[in-house]
Amino acid sequence: MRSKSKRVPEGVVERLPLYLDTLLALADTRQATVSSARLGELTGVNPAQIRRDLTHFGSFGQRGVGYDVGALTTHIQRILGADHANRIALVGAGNLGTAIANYSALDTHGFVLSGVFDNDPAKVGRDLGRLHVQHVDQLDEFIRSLEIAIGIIAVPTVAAQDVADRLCRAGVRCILNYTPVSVVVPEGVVLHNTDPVHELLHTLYYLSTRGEGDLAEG
Amino acid sequence: MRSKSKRVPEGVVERLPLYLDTLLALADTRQATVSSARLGELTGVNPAQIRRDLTHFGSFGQRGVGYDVGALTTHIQRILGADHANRIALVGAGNLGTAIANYSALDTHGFVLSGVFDNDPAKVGRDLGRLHVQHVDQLDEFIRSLEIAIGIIAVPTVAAQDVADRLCRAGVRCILNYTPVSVVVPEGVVLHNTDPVHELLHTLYYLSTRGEGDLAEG
DNA sequence: TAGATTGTTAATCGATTAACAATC
DNA sequence: TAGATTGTTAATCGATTAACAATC
Repeated sequence: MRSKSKRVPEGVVERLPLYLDTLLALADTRQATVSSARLGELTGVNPAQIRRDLTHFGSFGQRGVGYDVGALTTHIQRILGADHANRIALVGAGNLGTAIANYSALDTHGFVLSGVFDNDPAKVGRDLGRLHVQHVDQLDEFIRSLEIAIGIIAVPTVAAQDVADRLCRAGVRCILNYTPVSVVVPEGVVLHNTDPVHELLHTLYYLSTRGEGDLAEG
Repeated sequence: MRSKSKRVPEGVVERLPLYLDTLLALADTRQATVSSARLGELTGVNPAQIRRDLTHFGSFGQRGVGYDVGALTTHIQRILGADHANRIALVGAGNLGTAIANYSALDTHGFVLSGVFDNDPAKVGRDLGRLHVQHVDQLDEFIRSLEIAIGIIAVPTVAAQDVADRLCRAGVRCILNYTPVSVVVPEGVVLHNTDPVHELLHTLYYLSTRGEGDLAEG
């Protein structure tokens, strides 16, 4: 997937989804090509950095012309692994889980919510979008049989580590954790924690010290 | 608030909430002091970096002893602006809004959810925790009269920019945006976007390329 | 005093940006 | 050909880490 194998900096990988969304928006407006300068305007990223970032994976542009919007879109999707369906198992069918299940932006990037699980008998069997909520005891078999690689944790804090363990044991390789506790996962499993409170505390700092205005983040 | 005014790097500010949570956990276990080495173990941050980070704001430790857990906790809370109540207005009383409203971790850091708003007549007037859902037309007056500085956007994507405009007009200085569109805010308003899809795409990369295992994030 | 650990300086490392030759 | 814009090298900038003198 990577033409030049070097180990790509974290920052580069964080910017790729931003480029991707911008390219998709450009395609909507029927732009055939885009320069790094224009892409820089739209994303707020320095044009030189955009070109440098892409260099990590190959050369996708044409000197004097720019980048083909469609082609670059495809390339970035391939780099990220978003060029094919990625099935997701969601654990937790409460308010947060329901919000995630109804999140239409998932589809546009090839993510397919394939199963929703809960341990609450009152929730098991209920409909959530086009899915039925299954009991969490069926999680292991479900993940194995469908070879699901991505799990999302949207359960109460106390259950987070148990769910993480189950997901990892079943063979999931990537976990998004929406509880405020940082769960422990075995080596090789990619973990991403999202904690609203950390985000609030972080922005709070800039509020009190009048740091230089905007900080826009993904 | 800052002893040495230099302009504190983004990374430092991002780590402060991590230190804070770790210190609070240490206080629970009745640890009176902690060394940068121990704090490094617990947070996964290099001890030298922890000491360097704190230097930006003053010197809080004692050579040969370490840091007083309680005192350092207070200092970091003061630095972040979490040493006093911070009132929040939440817009959107759907599943996501309800999940946020029920999020107990908010309280432990001094955040006070003061108002919940929606434009759906079916939701207005209903109870959400200890609050009543108010109509979004009352948002402006509410924010002004209570001098609320923080707004959270948890509405459908199409309404995001409108809500952001209302919040900014009413005088909010910090916005957490949970929709996948990046809203535009005037200079001086701190904006933080949280998009599950970007986070998924980002982690997806490490999944397909077998980047070196864990990446643990706040 | 001896041991521990900070605060800080200096060294290293990496990431961002500027500049420009290659080339469409 | 002239103008534009890439890919890439070199320069700058900033952040991380190591080392150590200060000092509890």
